Amino acid sequence: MSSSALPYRPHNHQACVAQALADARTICQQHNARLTPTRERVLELIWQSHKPLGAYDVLAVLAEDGHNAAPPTVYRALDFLQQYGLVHRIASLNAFTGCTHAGKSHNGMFLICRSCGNVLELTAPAVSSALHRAAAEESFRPEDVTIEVSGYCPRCASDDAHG
Amino acid sequence: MSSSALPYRPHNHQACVAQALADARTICQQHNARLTPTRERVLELIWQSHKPLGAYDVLAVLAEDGHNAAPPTVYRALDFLQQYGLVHRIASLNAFTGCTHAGKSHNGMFLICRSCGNVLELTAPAVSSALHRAAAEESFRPEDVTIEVSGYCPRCASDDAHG
DNA sequence: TTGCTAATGTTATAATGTTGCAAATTCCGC
DNA sequence: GCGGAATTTGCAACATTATAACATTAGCAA
Ligand SMILES: [Zn+2]
Ligand SMILES: [Zn+2]
Ligand SMILES: [Zn+2]
Ligand SMILES: [Zn+2]
Repeated sequence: MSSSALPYRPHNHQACVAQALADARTICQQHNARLTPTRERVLELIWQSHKPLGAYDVLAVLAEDGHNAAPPTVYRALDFLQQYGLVHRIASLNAFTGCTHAGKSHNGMFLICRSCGNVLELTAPAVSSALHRAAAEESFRPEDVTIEVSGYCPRCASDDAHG
Repeated sequence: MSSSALPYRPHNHQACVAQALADARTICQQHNARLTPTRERVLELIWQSHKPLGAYDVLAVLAEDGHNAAPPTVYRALDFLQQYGLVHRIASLNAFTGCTHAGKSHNGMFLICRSCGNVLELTAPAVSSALHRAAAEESFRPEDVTIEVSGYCPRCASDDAHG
């Protein structure tokens, strides 16, 4: 599975993307879902960017492709990809990022660097379980959990004095 | 301090609102910040609603007030109120809710009912500390944490079969 | 008063996301 | 292959959320 869990370090990102697409094809097959060309292209674009892409960013690249797409095309593709856990929407950014744990069930949490914009998705079982306990104490039944942490990544924090 | 921590039960909400406004005045005085009529009115409106209000919802009520306001007026007031911790923005809803722990430093987390729309803000130290540990393991320095849990509140979960 | 700063008004526009329906494509049983 | 159902896409218009830019006013102090 594609686990470029460290976007901080340079690496052969084309390989990440290729792996993510391969994974996506497998996952869609398993669910009898159709990873159509548009959907695959959108997933590819999102993966190619290390930073979350807005829907209209995707739209712009599709336009460069020569694909005369309108917003619904992109949003529909994104809905599909989210549905199968291939991308996540970052609510605090109105943007989308490729899931680095696609296929595995996971409780994602996002570390978003204010300086460089990179996003790291991690699975934090301790956070997740503490959160579910807290919800249970209120007799609340969670269906969907959003955890987004804005701050400074190691590289940017050391670069200079942000605080 | 205004702690209508249980929006589930009926109660004298006007008292909550009055208390929240009184607290806000105190907090602003302490910071030499001006809680102008517009800002105070926006805070009041947000508190009066048990459910998070969108900026344009606020705008609509201001219009009913006879206040001929434009979007920037509302967004500025909301920015101010956020700055002093009097309201929170719920990213997953694009809406604002009164802070039930204004003045105290707190790591909020929001339980959002999909059915009735009520929002409960809680302080969950266990979640917060687990989260900071997870971030620290990645050498990430958190500045702002968003935790929003969508699901079913006790009342709505028992009402009928959501699952 | 005068001058400075914070706050507000005003207009326009940007950015993000949705609805509704028609056309095309794909799937599937025949 | 063929025909009908279901899914997917194209397309136009629209709705919602948020900001930019600049003029004006209110608060405050020398
Ligand atoms: Zn994920
Ligand atoms: Zn960074
Ligand atoms: Zn709060
Ligand atoms: Zn409820």
